[in-house]
Amino acid sequence: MVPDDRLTAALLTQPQATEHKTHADRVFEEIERAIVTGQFAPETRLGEETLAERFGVSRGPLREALRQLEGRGLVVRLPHAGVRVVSLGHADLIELYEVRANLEGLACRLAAQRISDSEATALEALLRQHGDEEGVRTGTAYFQEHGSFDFHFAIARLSKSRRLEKLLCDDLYSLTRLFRFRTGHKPGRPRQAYDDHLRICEALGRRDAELAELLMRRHIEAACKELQAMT
Amino acid sequence: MVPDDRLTAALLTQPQATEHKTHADRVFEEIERAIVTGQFAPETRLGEETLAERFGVSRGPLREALRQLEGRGLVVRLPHAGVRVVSLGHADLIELYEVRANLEGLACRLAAQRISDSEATALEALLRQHGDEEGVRTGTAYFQEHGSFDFHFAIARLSKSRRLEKLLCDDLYSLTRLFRFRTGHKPGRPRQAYDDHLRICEALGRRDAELAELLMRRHIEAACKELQAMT
DNA sequence: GACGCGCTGATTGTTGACAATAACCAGAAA
DNA sequence: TTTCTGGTTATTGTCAACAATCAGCGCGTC
Repeated sequence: MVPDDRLTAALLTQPQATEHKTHADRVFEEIERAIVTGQFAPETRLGEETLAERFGVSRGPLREALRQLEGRGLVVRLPHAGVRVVSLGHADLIELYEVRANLEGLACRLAAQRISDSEATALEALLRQHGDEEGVRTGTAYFQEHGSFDFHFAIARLSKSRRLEKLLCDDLYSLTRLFRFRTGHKPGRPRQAYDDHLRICEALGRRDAELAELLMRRHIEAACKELQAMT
Repeated sequence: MVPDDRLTAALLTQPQATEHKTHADRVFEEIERAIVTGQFAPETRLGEETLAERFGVSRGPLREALRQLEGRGLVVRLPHAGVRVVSLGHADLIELYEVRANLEGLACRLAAQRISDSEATALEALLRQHGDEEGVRTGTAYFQEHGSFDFHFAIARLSKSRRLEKLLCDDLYSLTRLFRFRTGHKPGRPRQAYDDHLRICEALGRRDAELAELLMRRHIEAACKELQAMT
């Protein structure tokens, strides 16, 4: 387990640019976390005065943070009426998954072309580790989801395309996490998803770009179809 | 020509949400335009005081606009050192085109599934109109480029996926336009690109989603390969 | 009773002044 | 000459007060 941790760490640690300094940046990250973790539920109105007091800053930097959050699609701002945490409808979620399916397919293709041996074994280790945890607590979807996100994050990074990684991690994954409870979990789904991950990892190990892309696309399209079935 | 204009107008007009009111929004749009049109060249430093005076606002709304521009990738901001117009390296451009190739492929597939008869004829008209202009001024790449962007915008809209359209138009096309001069234009390229567009339009008319996706992806990958050839 | 009107309260948008940080430059020491 | 150091200055980051806008509500009229 320990060597696994050492291996997988490199796949997940993010650069964390230049020790964020300004208040606006810090507040941005705090609100982002609060939204993604569900502390600020969708539709919640975010009053400036309240938030400013809560985070101990003035309204100036706070407004900058809100503008940045709007750019990431986590809040919607209607002029002179304040900002609210975004609320995605059914159609929006499907659109999100369609884009993800394509983009993560691309990430897989690129990753297959560029992955190193050590990275491949690290990814394998990540999956095994994740499988152990899942095995212990079958049923509790939390770790499954958590581990699943780790895997997708790793793929995004392994694509070694900064733009693609940024797009996936910053713009798409936050929203996916926010509305993960809306994607219905049929009984056998976690097991199936884990198997998908295993086969994607195998394809990457064999540097089969075309197969890896196809598997990833289908993996996400499956979740999308499940979504559509819920009407 | 006139009926063509009437037809094509619907493909290109954008909603233009709620008569932008706040100063920050207006300044955002103005700076965006200035950057995309090349008035503010890449690497140019954008001092807050100067810009504020130029656009007749205070530094407050201006900073909000800059944060928004950063979110769209048009400027880079390094804390305590100001913002500069983004400058994409060769590798960055290739990454951009890789993402575009996949995403516009998706847009084409969706468009083929959802396009109406009248929309199909309108797209055809747009291409014909564009072909006429190009025919008149063979060689001047400006109109070619301009028309080309119109076409890609239209496809993005015809995908009828709001998220995809937003992603393409807001985040990707601006950067593509900004660095269009960097993509070398081999002698026969404009003609080839126009033919590509024609064939994509045909595929859409036949509702051949798979073909339309493939053609669009190759169309953009061709530009990407040309880029890679320039080392 | 329903509709329109103006008032009031709260919230957002904006401003100019203040504090803090980092780049710049001059000068001295090695 | 090079390099380190210190102050200087321009620029960014932050704040609190002011102006503008919108939502809700009571009143009067039809």
